Amino acid sequence: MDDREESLLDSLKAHGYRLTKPRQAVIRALATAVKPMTVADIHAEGRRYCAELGLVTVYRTVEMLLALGQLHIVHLDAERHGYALASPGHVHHLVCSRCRRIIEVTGCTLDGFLDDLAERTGYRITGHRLEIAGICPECRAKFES
Amino acid sequence: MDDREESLLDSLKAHGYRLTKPRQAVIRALATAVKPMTVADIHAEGRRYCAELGLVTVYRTVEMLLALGQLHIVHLDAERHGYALASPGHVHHLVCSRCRRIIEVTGCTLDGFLDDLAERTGYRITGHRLEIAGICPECRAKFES
DNA sequence: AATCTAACTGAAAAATTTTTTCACTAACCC
DNA sequence: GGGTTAGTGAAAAAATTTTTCAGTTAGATT
Ligand SMILES: [Zn+2]
Ligand SMILES: [Zn+2]
Ligand SMILES: [Zn+2]
Ligand SMILES: [Zn+2]
Repeated sequence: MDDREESLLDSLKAHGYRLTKPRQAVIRALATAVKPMTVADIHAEGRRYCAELGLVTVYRTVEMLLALGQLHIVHLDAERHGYALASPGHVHHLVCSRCRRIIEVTGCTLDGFLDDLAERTGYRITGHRLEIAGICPECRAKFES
Repeated sequence: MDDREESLLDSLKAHGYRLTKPRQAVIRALATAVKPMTVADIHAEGRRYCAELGLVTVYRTVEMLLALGQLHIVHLDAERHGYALASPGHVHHLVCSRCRRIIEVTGCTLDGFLDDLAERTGYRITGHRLEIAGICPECRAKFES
């Protein structure tokens, strides 16, 4: 079990949730993923750790982790989205358009821009979502010759 | 008919699409909207302009406008999304969390950050999605006393 | 203006995705 | 170990999206 997985389990406990086997399976599926996971992905992968894992529990656990801020939605193509674990605090994600390999991005530099924007528009800015698309080094090596 | 609506119709023609009444109804619904529109929103609003407008045509027209780059997906809360017309070129959207009033944002300043990111990660950066949430001036006046 | 024809349409059906319900199970506190 | 109650999976229901298809209409051609 890696650090992230362990800290997630701690976080559940701290919020009064029970550490059930199905939940642990969902968390392990997410913790070992290298790409954004759809609900179906999580279900399929999670069954490796808990054979009876139901789809409903995947939905419920995802919702719980989102509420705890531990999971981020990552938008894939036009309509589909997946989920990726995220470190606490302000992070974004960079996803390979070819293989979906995902990495977390810290050090967002949007503050100045958003301050300006607030002044120009009169909106009070309360948050933002940034997702970055690219081609990972492995895919560049394979496909950009 | 406003400029944006007219240029959209021109764009359709230029791409060899027919200017049918149902399509015009969808486009007008989008052109007059002040918030991101879901498929159901577009359908309901579009029927004001074409009473027989079918839901299927809304789906098809939305897909078409997305492919033409004239329409952007805007993610609302966790799972839902809507559509908003977007000017050609690189723009983002700022949405009021309370009333959903949406405005287009130009002058994205992410280039330097993304260049750095490319260098740090080895990814070739190919695009990004930025959505900004806030409270519009009207809602601030009403609810922030 | 009448005619032609393929692009386009809406309704219905089918497929897919998500939520609700409910009787049963197991995690955790004692 | 035993009790309690949050949590579970299966099934049903609801909601959303896609496919199919016979009929319609926009726009080109006379
Ligand atoms: Zn890749
Ligand atoms: Zn940021
Ligand atoms: Zn507002
Ligand atoms: Zn940008």
